[in-house]
Amino acid sequence: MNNKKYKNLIIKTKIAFYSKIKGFFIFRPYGLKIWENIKYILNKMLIKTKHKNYYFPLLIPKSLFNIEYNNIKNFYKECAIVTHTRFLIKKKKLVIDQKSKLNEELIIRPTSEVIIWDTCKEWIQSYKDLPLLINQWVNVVRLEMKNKMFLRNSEFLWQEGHTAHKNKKEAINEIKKIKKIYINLIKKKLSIPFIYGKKTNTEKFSGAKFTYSFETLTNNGKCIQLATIHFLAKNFSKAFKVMYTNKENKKEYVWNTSWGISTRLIGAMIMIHSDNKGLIIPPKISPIHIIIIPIIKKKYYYKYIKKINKIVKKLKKKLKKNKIKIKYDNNLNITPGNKYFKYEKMGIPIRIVIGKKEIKNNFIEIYRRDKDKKYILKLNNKINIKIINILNKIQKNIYKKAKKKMIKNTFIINDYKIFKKKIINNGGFILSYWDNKKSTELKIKNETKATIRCIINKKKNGKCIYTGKKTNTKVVFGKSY
RNA sequence: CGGGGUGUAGCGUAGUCUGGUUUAUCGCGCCUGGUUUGGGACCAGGAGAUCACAAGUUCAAAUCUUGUCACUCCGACCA
Repeated sequence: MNNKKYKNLIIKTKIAFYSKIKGFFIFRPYGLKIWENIKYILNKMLIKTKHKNYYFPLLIPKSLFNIEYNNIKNFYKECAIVTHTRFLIKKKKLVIDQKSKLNEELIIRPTSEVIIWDTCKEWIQSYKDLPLLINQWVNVVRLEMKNKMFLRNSEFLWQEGHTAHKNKKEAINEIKKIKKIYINLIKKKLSIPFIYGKKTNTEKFSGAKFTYSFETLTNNGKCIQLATIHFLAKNFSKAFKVMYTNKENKKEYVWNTSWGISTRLIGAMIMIHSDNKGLIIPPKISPIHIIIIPIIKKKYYYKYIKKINKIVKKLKKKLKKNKIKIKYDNNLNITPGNKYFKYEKMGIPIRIVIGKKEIKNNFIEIYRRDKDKKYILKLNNKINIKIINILNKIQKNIYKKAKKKMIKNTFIINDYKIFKKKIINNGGFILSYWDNKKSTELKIKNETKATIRCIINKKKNGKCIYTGKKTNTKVVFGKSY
C-alpha cells in the first residue's frame, strides 16, 4: 500500500483526521475505539501480572534530563519546550508576556523515565518495597521532521511500563514476562506477525543496556518497530540514586526495565492487513464485529420488517454475552450495495444480510471480510456458536495471511551484491551474519539505507555479509518506515 | 533545515504555457421533494469559491512578476 492510499483509507473510514498542527492527528471514534480495545486487552494482562497504573505529569523540568544524559540523547532534537506562562493582549491579539518567562524550561514528555525515577526513589526504602511495577497510559510528544499518521505522529498515545527490581535476575524475568504479554497482544489480538530480537548498540535506546524489539514488515518491504522492551540495568538508578536496603542491611541500587507499545500498532495493523477493498480489522480489536443489513422491497415492507427486526434482536441478545458488537444499519434511504462497500472499507469482520429470501428459507447470508466470500448459515439455536467460531477463524486467518506475506519477503542472503540489489529493489527482511562492528553496520547503512532491525541469535557460525569475517551473530536487516 | 513539486466549493479536479465569451469547468458529497432498495439507484430542483495570502505589472489577472504562508515528495533525525 502506498502512502496516499494509506492516508485516504484512514480519512475515509473516519479513523483519524488532520489537525492544524503538522504531525498532530485527531482520533475519531472509530479509530479511538480500536486503541481503547488494545488498551483494554493489554491493561487486563498487566493487572494479572500486578502492574499498577499511575499518572505522572506531562511536563518535566529540564534539569531532570540533565541528570541522565543518555536518556535525552535520543530526544533532544525533537522536544516541545514550555518557556512562558502568560500572554498580554495587544490590539486584541495575544503576545507573549516576556516577564512571565520561567526560571527553568519545562519539556513536554518525550518519555517519562526521568520523572518517574526521580519521584519513585522516595517510595523505595527496603527490599520489601520491590518490585515496583509502574505503568501509565499517556501521550508523549516528539517533534519529528517527517510524519506519517500513526506510524510517525509528533504526538502519540502509548503505554509505558517502568519497573524496579532487587536484582538482575528479577529484572530479566520481568522482561521475559513482558515479552510473553506483547507476543500475545501482537500475534493473537492484532494478528501481526513479527521477528523478535535484541537491538544493536547503535540502534538501542541510549539509556538502556539492552533493547529488545518486535519488528514487522509491510507490503512494500519496509520495517515497522511494533514494541520495545528495555533492560536499563542500573543506568537510571545510579543517575537518580534509587536505592534500597537489602536483608543484610546494605544499600543497593535497583535494577530497572522499561517497555512500551504505542498507537503505531494501529498504523501497522492497517498497513499489514488492508486489501484493495479497504481495511481488515482483526475481530479481537474491532469496534464492530458484525454489521447487519436488511433488504426489503417497499411493497413488502410491512410484511418483513418486523420479522427481520426480531431476528436482529435475537442475535444481539444471544451474542451480547460473548461481547460481540453488532451494528444494525436499517437506513432504507441507502441502497444495500452502497452499505456493502462502506462496511467492507471499514474492515468489519462479518456482514449479515437478511431479506425476503432469508426469511422464507430460515437462513442468513453471512460474508467474511477476510476471505471476501459469502456463505449461508441456518437460523437455529446454534447460530451464536457458529458465529463465534467464524470470528475466531477470521482472527487466525488474518494472521496466517499476514505471516505468509512476511515469509515471502524474508530472504536468507550471504552475498553482499545480492543483498544490495534485494534491499534496494524489494526491501523486506534479510537474514544475514554481521561481524558485530559498528563500522560495518554504518557502512551498510550508508550504502543501502538498511539497518539491523535486530539480532536474532548467537549460536550458529557464519560469515559477515559485508566483511566476510567469521561471526556467530545472525541479524535481520531492513529499511525503516 | 537543503533540493523538487503543488495550492481553484467539504473532497477530487478543468482552465494557468499563449492575460479578455468565465456569470470559473466537471465528478463525488451536501440540502429539498418524489420514486427506488439482492453489489456504489434515478428524476427534478437547490446551496456552496473574495481561484492560499500580500504586493506589483496591465484598460483587464485564477492565468504574468516578486514576496509570504501552507501542504507534499526526496534527503538528514526517529517509537
